[in-house]
Amino acid sequence: MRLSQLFFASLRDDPAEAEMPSHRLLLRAGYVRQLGSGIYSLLPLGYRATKRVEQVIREEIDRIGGQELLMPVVHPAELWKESGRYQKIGPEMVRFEDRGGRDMVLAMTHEEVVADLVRGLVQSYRQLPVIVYHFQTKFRDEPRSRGGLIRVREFTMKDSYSIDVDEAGLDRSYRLHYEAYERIFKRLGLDTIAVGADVGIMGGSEAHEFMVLNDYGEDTLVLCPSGDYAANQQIAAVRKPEPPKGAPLPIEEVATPGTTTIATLAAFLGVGEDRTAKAAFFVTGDGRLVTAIVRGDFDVNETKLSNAVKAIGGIRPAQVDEIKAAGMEPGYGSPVGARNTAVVVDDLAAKSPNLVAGANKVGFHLRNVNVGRDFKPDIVADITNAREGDPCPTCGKPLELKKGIEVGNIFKLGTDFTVALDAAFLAEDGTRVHPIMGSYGIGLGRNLAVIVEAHHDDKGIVWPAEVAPYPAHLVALGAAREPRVTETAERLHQVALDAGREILYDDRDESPGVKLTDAELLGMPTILTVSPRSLAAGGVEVTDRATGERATRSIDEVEALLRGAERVPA
RNA sequence: CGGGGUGUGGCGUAGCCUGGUAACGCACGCGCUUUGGGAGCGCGAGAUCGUCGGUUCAAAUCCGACCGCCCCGACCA
Repeated sequence: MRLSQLFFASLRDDPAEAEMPSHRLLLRAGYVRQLGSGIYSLLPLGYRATKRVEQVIREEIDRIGGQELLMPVVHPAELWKESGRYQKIGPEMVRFEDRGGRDMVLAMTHEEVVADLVRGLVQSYRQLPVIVYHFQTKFRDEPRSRGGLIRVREFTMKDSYSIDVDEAGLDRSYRLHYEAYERIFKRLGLDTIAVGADVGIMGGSEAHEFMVLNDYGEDTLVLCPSGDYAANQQIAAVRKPEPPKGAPLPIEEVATPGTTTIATLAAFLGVGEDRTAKAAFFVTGDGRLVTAIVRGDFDVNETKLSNAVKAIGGIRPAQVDEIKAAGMEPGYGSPVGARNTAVVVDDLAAKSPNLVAGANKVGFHLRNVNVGRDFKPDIVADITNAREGDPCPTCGKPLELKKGIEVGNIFKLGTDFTVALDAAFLAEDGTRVHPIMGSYGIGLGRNLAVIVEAHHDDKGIVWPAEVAPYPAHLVALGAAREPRVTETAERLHQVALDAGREILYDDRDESPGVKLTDAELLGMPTILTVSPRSLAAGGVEVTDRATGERATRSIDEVEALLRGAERVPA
């Protein structure tokens, strides 16, 4: 590909809106352009790189028996009403009517369509198991996109789906995907950590997320340094400290002016934060007020809390008037004397005697509050966040918290979708059985960005050979002084074309500085420089983009490499 | 949705406070020179100053509303 003809432009200055290195570099090097918030065009270079990512995924999913197909982006809303998600999912799903007034949606994912296909196609256990997958556009109207391609609203995802006759089959499909993902991310040059994860709106019984550590990450990972525990903080369980012993003492009210936070309260009373009870208030999607009680030295984990109360449509922080309506006082709140609220108490707080809790009166707290005696919890469950340094649930070593970006996930879905759509087959014994599904996603654009996050330097992108849009970047310098430069460069370009290994050829009439800087910015694994100097030295200068190592090779050698090797070694 | 910021040629910005009809660098076109690290000189094209409304003799500049984009939070498969 001649750079003079390529539909792209490199930018000398960093675009003002880009903060993450991947965002900055992909814009500057002309791989992507933004169309709107969370909506991007892939330019030819970006599209080529994306297709290479896609091909790696395709090969590995094919290898575990996946069959590629293509499902639509526009779905009849009926299907989503059948599964119940039409009601369950909020405004992140785009809904509209077609000209006939029929409700339609834009696909956020494709479980419904797969279940519908199974309903029509699978009649017998003999047809299973099956793994199908596709690369297709998803639209999720995120409340806030960010970080360039990291979190967008429209994106292409590889999503595969397993359909099995029983749990053992699902376990096998799940493991196959787990292993395929490990191979995929390794080939993409990504160091991933598989962490246990929340199942979210997908339902189901088990899920893992493949995470790449990154300071811009949106997820917090709870990791044991010895490697025997890794979980998303949303679900991470830790060994909690032993509650102090002590017989319940009589409850008493104390004046605690101006102590609306645990820190100020503990300081005012001269007690540890672990002797206090923290109340946090939430409202479920179906309108229930939930009062969460944790010990003052812990924070509420909203995912765990939402799961504990089986909230429909998740939970959100409650408004002040909603809290007051239940007879509680924000800043001085506790369930003592409260009404019309579900009370969820963390298991540790439930076992800790004589806590300081709010008196539901501005400026007052209660000493010696005891869960069970002074108020009745509706639910006792683990609803706290793992903290840095908490003991590993497996080995007891101090846990670390790190930020990560999710590059892929795998879910055991179970039979929720096949039951909801009544997709069933006849088993060997003649009974009608609903198959068990799994769902497995990888976002292409996000992976592209994360690869750049992991593979760049101060000069630009450094593509791993497996995903580089072109294997080499040919630069012709000083052509005006030496006609053999152009002749040689043209011939090398043609040799590569003829071999079906097209390279990027900078045939522009630009200064050496511009060409060399662009070559480094664009990030092809190998830079081939042809110039009067290189010809005098015996041929072509071959530079390894990653290491910076240079060597002069004869023209014949370089031609041979272009014909054969995917990557021309320095 | 809450908080903060921002919007001036393709990109990065100045000008706004103190109103007088748009500037600089890069990029772009043409010519000459130059050619191993973002070249030089000359000529040139390119902007409804986010939108609408208001104040004023006069608005990029002051006021209001709205919109877009970015960051933090909420949210998130």
